Amino acid sequence: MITNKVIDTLRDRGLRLTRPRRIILDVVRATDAHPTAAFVYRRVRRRLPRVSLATVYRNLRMLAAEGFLAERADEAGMRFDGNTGPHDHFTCLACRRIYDMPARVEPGARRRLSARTGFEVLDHRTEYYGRCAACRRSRGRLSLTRQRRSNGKPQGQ
Amino acid sequence: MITNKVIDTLRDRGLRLTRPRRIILDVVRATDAHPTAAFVYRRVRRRLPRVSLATVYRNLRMLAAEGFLAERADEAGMRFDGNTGPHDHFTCLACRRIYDMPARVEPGARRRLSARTGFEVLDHRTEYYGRCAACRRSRGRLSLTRQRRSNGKPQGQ
DNA sequence: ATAGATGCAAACTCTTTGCAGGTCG
DNA sequence: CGACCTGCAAAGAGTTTGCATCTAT
Repeated sequence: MITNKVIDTLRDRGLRLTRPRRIILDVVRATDAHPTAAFVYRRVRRRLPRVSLATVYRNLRMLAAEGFLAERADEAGMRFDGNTGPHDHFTCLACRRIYDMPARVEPGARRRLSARTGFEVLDHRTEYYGRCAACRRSRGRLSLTRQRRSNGKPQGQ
Repeated sequence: MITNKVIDTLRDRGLRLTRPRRIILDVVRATDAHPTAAFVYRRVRRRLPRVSLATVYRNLRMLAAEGFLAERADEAGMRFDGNTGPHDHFTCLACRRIYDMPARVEPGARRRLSARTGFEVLDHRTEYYGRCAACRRSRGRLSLTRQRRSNGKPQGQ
């Protein structure tokens, strides 16, 4: 899964592709669950039982800084995404799962916004909220109260 | 600033408009800086020196649950917004200020997405990233590294 | 060999909660 | 009066950091 591109890019910056690092990248790239650091930690430990949570955090942060992963924040903390291409997200308010959506294409949107505001628009991203197909069928209830830091039970993790 | 509507809505739920509560709502509504809880706390304390941070958190959470405020998460924590109407946000990557943007109107976008995915789309919001006019003029540098939890020095607060 | 990376534990920040006492209606 | 609310302090969760040790190149 790990391409030579990763190794080369890292080496160019004097960074190494260590075993924990490679496995962490593997884990994030192998899921579309937009995992938290804790999730990645659990998965990595299956293959490398002595890994520490600190190493997971350090590497997630570094890999994101190098552009190999995307980071995003929500009310429950940071999440990571192995899909670094342009795409949007849909968050199900019933099961809290995050789904990838094809990016909305809008030629000229950034340019128009720049013209109107004088701001330099470099990136944009759209978040959708609602209820996914599975929760619709099972009549999953929307959680109207905000997701607290601790009471979240994200499924599939 | 505080309308009777707030008082009435609260009363309908058996809630009171206490002094801390009113001032907290005032403070958030009086700024467009998308303040953190700590910012609100500092401001409220000017008018009510004995207020506690816990009270600020409890009330921000409650006022948001009742729909008087909007909440949003970013990598530095929760932020609150007195503007509850539909609008988008622009985050300046140089000064980290968050600006309001007119909401992008896209008739049929939600419907199309629903049709394609089978998801029930209830809300959506777009975040822009770039460099604001002021930072462009002053050649403010983009912070490419992610904003850490503690090292943030958001201006204007 | 040696700069960089790891594991462990402790520190830090942000946010929430338990509780005794205060307050609004 | 009685439910609601507050301040204080302490607890919790997520994330970061210092340091001795290890390891990739």
